Amino acid sequence: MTALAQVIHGRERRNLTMNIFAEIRTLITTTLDQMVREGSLPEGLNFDPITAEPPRDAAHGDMATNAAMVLAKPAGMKPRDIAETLAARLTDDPRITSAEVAGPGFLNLRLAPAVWQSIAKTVLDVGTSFGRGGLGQGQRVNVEYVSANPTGPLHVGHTRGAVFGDALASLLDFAGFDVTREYYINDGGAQVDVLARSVYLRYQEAHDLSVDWPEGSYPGDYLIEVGEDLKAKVGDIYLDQGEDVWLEEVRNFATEKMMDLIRADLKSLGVQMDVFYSEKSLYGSGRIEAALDDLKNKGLIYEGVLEPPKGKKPEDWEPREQTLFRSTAHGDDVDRPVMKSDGGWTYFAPDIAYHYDKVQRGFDMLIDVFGADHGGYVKRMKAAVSALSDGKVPLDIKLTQLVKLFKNGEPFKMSKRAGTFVTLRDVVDQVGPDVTRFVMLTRKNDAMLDFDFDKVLEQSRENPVFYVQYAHARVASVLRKAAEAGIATDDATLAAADLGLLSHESELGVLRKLAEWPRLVETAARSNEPHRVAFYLYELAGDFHGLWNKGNEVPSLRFLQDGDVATSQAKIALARATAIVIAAGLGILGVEPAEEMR
RNA sequence: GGACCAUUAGCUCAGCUGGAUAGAGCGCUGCCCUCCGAAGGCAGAGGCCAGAGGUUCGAAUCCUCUAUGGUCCGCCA
Repeated sequence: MTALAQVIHGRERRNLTMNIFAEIRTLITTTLDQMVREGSLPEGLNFDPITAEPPRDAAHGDMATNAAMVLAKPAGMKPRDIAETLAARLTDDPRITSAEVAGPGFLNLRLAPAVWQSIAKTVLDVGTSFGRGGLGQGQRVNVEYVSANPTGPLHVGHTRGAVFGDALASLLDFAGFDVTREYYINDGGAQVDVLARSVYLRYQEAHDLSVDWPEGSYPGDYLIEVGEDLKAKVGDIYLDQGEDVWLEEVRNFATEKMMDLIRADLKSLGVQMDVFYSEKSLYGSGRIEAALDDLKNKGLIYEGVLEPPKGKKPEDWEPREQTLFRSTAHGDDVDRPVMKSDGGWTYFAPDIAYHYDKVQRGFDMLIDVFGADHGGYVKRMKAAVSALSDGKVPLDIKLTQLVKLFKNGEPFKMSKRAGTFVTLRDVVDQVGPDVTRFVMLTRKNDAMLDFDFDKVLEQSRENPVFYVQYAHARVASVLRKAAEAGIATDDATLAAADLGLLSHESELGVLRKLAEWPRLVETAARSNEPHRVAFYLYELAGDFHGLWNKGNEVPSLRFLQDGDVATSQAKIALARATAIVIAAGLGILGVEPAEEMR
């Protein structure tokens, strides 16, 4: 097996980033090292803040470095002097055609077209692994998401969390982390008792009994079937029996049914969890006690009385001694109770135990994805993980904001009562998993998202889903046409094409965009922000469409050049490389690339 | 009373962890389809980055305060 094949098959954890910006940055720092050795720079300088980035304005060149400005002060030199020397050295490298000092001391670099042209070859060589790599270095990260209560089908809010968490997990995987996707089942609290009682009522109905629905139960239709299933399983043995007889078994039965439902919902969206972790499994196993003992040994558990929260009706407040976690020692605002006045655990206690378990499983990093309404729990969870791991395991908590539903521009109110409750399945059935996923990622996770059932299906430029898919489909169309013309277009052939023929500014523009992909993956992964991938794909598609449109006026920019196989193959190589990166990006988002638009 | 998040073009939003003259789509204005790639394309106008201080070579980005909007605030989940 060749080294390349090993890489493609994931056997080797080689760095495949091929990040041209990182490469040039390395060139800059080694050149600076050389300048230090020659005495034109003092020793002991810190090169960490030095960057090599695409400039905001393309007129400034291909890449800019702040090296001279960053080093000027510690070196006690003028930025321009450093920049001049550095510029002279850098142009010795064949990759760099010009280096100009600009502004306060920026160094603007222009790279040889061959550097950009070779990007297409690299992409064709390694396929959708282009950009995979480096950052994670195999570190283990746990991404917990959805974690909806097992009391009913997933709704729209869960959908966003599911899509976001799943895309984030894929992004981190792509960036070289060893990712575990995990769902925490809240099957230990009072809400599953309510579920069990609701199912029992449906069970009675299945026996043709009429029942009253008390306030706070779950009257949803989805439990009718569960009641009937229960009847089919146990017959009439629970009729006229007290809760003490049936509650536990009905609870287990109902919870399993709900998890089946949720698993099916997730599957319809293409979400596949690695671990479903049961809250209930923590009870009676000594794990909660063990987690709290750990905190106790660190002196972080005490009996005390909390201050009443200000601004909230103080008449409800009764000072009362409780078992508290000193979360303030790890950045929280107030200490948090872990035990209720009746001696039972608070909701927070099993959460602590669950995160303790994650820490003990040896993850290097934890991520929780919560709905924005759980924002109040961020600090206490971070405090808990910080305490439990002695500050060694970082926990990042990403909140997903509300989704506002629209239908043809009109707001669409969701109401459980009115039966206009919109489930994940409703959304997926109407617009499909691909559109659902992409649209959910067209906003930053902590920004509100408008979801219009009609607009997301529109085939127009302002619909990013379509726009990106269309770019991919256009490439597929080029390949089909090329095949008709008898031109070989397998990736190996294209990779060997004379890419020097790609010299037009629009073509180089697309190549530069492709070159940014590895860098984008890194920054997106570093900040745990998969939406950046969606925006990048939109930009890449835009550059590609721009090139395509220019072909209307400038025939020499068309991908198929009659009678000129070599040029056609070079251009097709560019198109195919674009499609590969789009496919890789869509793969992270969990969206299937389209071969044709219909 | 406090915490967290937001505030960027008329509208909806990006802005690559501090870089140069702040971007995209929509909308607006003006051009461009006899045919081979118009389910459109090209160009233009439009900004005190909520406000005020601070940090430094440099701030939409970091810190403090203020304003507005959202989420949340013992034992529920």
